[in-house]
Amino acid sequence: MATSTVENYLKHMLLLSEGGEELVPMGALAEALAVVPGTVTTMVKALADSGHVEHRPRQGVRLTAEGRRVALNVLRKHRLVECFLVNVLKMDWAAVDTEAEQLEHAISDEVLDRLDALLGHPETDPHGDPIPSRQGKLDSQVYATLATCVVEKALRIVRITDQSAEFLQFAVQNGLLPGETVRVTERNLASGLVTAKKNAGRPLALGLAAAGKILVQPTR
Amino acid sequence: MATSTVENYLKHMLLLSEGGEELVPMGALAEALAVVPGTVTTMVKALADSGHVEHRPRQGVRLTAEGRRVALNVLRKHRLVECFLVNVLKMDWAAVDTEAEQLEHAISDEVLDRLDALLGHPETDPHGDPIPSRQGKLDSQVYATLATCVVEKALRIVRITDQSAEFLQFAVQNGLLPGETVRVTERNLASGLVTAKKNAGRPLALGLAAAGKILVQPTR
DNA sequence: AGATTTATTTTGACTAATCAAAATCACGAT
DNA sequence: ATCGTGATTTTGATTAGTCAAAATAAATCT
Ligand SMILES: [Mn+2]
Ligand SMILES: [Mn+2]
Ligand SMILES: [Mn+2]
Ligand SMILES: [Mn+2]
Repeated sequence: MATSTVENYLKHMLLLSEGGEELVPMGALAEALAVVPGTVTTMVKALADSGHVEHRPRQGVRLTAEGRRVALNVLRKHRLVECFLVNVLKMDWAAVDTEAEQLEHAISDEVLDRLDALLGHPETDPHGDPIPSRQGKLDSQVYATLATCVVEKALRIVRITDQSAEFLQFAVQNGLLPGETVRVTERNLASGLVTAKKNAGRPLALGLAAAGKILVQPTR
Repeated sequence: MATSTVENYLKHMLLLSEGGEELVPMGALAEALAVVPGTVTTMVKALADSGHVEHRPRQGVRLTAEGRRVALNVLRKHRLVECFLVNVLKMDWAAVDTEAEQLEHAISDEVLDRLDALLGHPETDPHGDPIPSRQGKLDSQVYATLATCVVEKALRIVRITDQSAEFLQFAVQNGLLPGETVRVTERNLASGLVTAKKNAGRPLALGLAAAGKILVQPTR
């Protein structure tokens, strides 16, 4: 069995490669895992030996098919657990990521399957993040964001791509939840300012970086 | 935070001292944790330094108030998780101990509280084991067993004190579940044989050791 | 008491995961 | 072609947890 350290390394590689095949830079992995770069080098070499990754020295690292399989299973556990915590235990949207970070390593595949059934086989977690299927299929649809979408058009929020409690709290405070409808009324690239409006609400000002974390799609 | 290794050491000390104040022999702990005795000695010394236990060299080890507090919290998590797995996820009675062994270290106190509420504040787990209260109170009532109870009297099964899948499977196969009624029809100390009968069932033969794992109380 | 058995402790070694700091490499800019 | 910068790797050390096997202490048995 992979240790939870190994599971975290593989999961973060998957997230950092955006589901694709790109090489993940060692520094980015170190940042994501909150360890120093030298630690990542050591660990990645071990993971290469065990066949979970391919290491291109001085360039980066990429998951093998086997590494990807493990990573997808962990990610599936993480996101299904988040669903359970929010939908069944009614926990705070902004707090569940931290909880799931531990639980993803503690639940068996048997429990995973039963949780999935209990929840009615959801396709996304509470933040709109897609849940990998049991067979390891991960939706990789590309969405517009409040930083890139068309202006003055009603759009449906599909996903918030920042798991930090601070950002999620900000999002929920301003009703920026998956399923809600918003409209960007103004966007100034120079000043980096985006103004969004919910149907009947007052306008809300966002920075470009923050706006880029909110994924949207055409309504209906 | 205590590592899961530390949590396991403390939990098993609690279980081996039967809730009381007795010294737990190092060998018994080693056996329970499936490590060699030398490992226990080393670990117990560290736990003494951190104030979780009192170590009497060459005699054994005992929990301090703080160690007991931690142990009770872990035990509470273990048993509430078992309730969840059986009552909500409908998992196999005999399989949940293994699952809970991991989950007990991964769930936060917040999740614990919500699980407790979801389950309706149960007092025992699916095997009849008492669940420590949030305040750290653990029921220590002493029960008779099929090896010690009066003969020819209808008794209610309250608890099965063996978490192994093999024994639990045997128990469920023969309808020896908490809540069920049985009667010991015969007991021969010399041969070590106990014969029990469920209300309308055929007689069942048990060894004394096995009979001692089934706790009973007077009906109603 | 002296010898034997058994439990416990000690010692030395190993693995997994980590950090700090020095060394190395690759790349673009002079 | 050399330089400087930033990313990566290497080196040496640390911590938690473990085992094998030798040493020691306590209890038990002549
Ligand atoms: Mn994790
Ligand atoms: Mn999520
Ligand atoms: Mn455990
Ligand atoms: Mn139990």
